[in-house]
Amino acid sequence: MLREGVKPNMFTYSSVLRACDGLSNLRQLHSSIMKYGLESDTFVRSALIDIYSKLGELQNALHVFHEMVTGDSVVWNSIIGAFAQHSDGDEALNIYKSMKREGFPTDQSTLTSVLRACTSLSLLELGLQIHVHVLKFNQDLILNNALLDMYCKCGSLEDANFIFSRMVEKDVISWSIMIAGLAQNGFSLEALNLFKSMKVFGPKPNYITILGVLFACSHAGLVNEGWYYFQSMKKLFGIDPGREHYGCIIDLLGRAGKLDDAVKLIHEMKCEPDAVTWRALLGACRVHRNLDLAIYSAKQILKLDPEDAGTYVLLSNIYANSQRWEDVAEVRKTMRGRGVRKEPGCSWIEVNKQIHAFILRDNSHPQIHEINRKLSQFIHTLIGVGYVPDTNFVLQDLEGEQRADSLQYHSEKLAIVFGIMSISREKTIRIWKNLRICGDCHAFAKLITKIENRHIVIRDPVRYHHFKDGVCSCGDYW
DNA sequence: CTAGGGTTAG
Repeated sequence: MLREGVKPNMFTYSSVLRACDGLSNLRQLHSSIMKYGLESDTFVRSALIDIYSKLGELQNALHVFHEMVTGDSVVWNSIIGAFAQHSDGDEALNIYKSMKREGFPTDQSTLTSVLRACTSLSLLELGLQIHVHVLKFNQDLILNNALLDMYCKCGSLEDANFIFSRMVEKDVISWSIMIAGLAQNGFSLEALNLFKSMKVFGPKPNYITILGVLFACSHAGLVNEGWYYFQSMKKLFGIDPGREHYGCIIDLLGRAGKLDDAVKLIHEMKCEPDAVTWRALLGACRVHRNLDLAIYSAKQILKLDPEDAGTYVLLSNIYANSQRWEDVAEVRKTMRGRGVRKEPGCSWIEVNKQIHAFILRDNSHPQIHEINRKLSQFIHTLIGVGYVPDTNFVLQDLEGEQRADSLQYHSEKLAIVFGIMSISREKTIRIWKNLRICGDCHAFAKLITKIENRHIVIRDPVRYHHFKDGVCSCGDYW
């Protein structure tokens, strides 16, 4: 077209941009758009933002956005969607606020991205407010899916079940969200029952649906059922097991103590095992105290992911527990040499629309003294009813948090105590954290729900724990 | 009578 001297217009570019497959490609297109003076067209602009975002170039996307003189809702939606999809919920919400301030109307697409931002930040309160706006629109499948996912990820299964039952149209994504959501929140049997009704009433399951099903089996310890689905997924649903399915099954076998079978399966995998695969095995080694295999798995992880701080810490603790001090020193040296630092444990809780963060060894919270005093009282009371601070794990300090001297100050304990102090009794205390919960905090949370008669939900990077009446929805299996 | 934005796992 250019060779023949035909001048491209905005229609041309908004179509061609969608076919763009790389950054150098895109830069060329962008500069010729500027040359023809077409960058002010809203269609071209939203396409540019979209493509920069798909290539992970968020700063460039933002740059295009900020040069906007005349815009429309779609351009705003593009930039909000870009940040929401790249897990920068904060920025997505900030831009959403500006959009409203400047008087642009909100539509289904805007709300979908805003809900996704709420999901990644675990902002249930804001999500509930957005839900009110959702009701102004006719039922919209994608928007409902985002709402459903928000409730699942924020640990509010009552709301999720309600939305799911009321959706007039459900696709494979709706079913997959609900199945995985139930499984992650500890309702494995409900997840499997839902999958059974999906087979009768719903669409054909896909790759991700099966992952949710295997996840449910693994977290409920249903070895036979999980193994059956894994073995027959190709025949029943026409889906070849991928790396993630193997990961779930290795987790399933490993948790059940079948470490040899798990190792055997890793060697039989059709795709190359990755760090996630080995981490599943390592988790099982930790639970079942298999030191040699733990060391082996940790080394495999570090080959594939040399920056994984948690694995270094774990490996060095494994050596320490076997009095292999030279190996301990070696691991610490490698870690320092590669500039890897362990992430401190951090927990967040939303109180009166304010996020409060508790970071290990950080005392900047204004009420930290009161919280610590209260925490000591609780620990004292709990010891009276049989709580034993668990400072004696064989493989301690999994993520840099589980040290005996700091056990009391684990961020989730502080967040729980703060929640009890500041959230009214009938409301659920909801906490989310960056690392997995440790055995001691888990025991602490269970007992405190009993003596205080509270409901606590803790979301960690992998799953959710619903504590009530002294028990946890995970059945102490995580 | 040719263009644009939104949802699931890891």
